[in-house]
Amino acid sequence: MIKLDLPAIYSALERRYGDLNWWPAKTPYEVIVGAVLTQNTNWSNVELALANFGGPPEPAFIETASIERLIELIRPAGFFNQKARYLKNITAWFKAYDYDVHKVQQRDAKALRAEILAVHGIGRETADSIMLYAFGFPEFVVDAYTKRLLERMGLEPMDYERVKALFQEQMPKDERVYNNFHAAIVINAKRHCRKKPDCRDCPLGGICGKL
DNA sequence: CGCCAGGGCCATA
DNA sequence: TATGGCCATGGC
Repeated sequence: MIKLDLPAIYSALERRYGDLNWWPAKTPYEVIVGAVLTQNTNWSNVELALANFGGPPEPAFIETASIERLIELIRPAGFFNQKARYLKNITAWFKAYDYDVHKVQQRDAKALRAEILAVHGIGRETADSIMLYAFGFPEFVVDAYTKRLLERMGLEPMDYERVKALFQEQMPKDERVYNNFHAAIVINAKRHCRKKPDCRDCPLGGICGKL
C-alpha cells in the first residue's frame, strides 16, 4: 500500500510548468460546451467544432437550434448524436439560472454538483470540470491522465471519487491550486506520461517509481 | 493502415 | 459494484 505525496508531485510539476491557470475558453458557457465536446475526444477536434460556432457559443442559440443543426456544427468532435443532446440538456439546466454565472455561484457546492450530475450526459469528470473551470468552485478534476500518471507512480487503481478525495485531502481546497494541478497533470501526461511513456527529462523523474 | 483522444450511458452479472 | 459494448471524428 503506497501513499503518494501529492504536494511533492505538485511542487515538481509547478517548478517545471509554472502557473498555468488553464482552460482555453473565453466564457464560462464555452467551458461547459468544451467540457461536453471533449468527452473521450482530442482537444484539437473540439477546437474544430467550436470554430464552427464562429465565436464563443451562446446558450440561447444552443437552446433554440435544432438537433440537426447542432450535429452539423459539432460533427468534428465525434459522438455528435449523443453530444448534441447532452448540450441541450446542460443548457436547459443553465437556463434555470437565466444563464447567469453569478446565480450559479450562489449555490451550495455539494447540492450544485448533485444537480449537475443529474443532467443526462454529465458524469463526474464533466461535472467537476464545469464546477471548477466554468464557475470557480474548488472541485478537483480527475481524468484518464490523472489515473494513469498516479498508477504509474504506484497508486493502486481506485474509482473516481476516491482519487478525487486524495487530492482534496492532501491539497489546500483552493480553486487556483486545483486548476493548476489538473492542468499540469494533463500537460505532463501528454508530454511524458503517455501510453508509451517518454520519461526523458520528466519533471517527476526524481520521485516517480521511487516511492 | 491501426491506434488513440481531457467520458458517459446502458445492459448484464 | 464492476465490467464490456457502444458511440465517431480527425491527427498521427
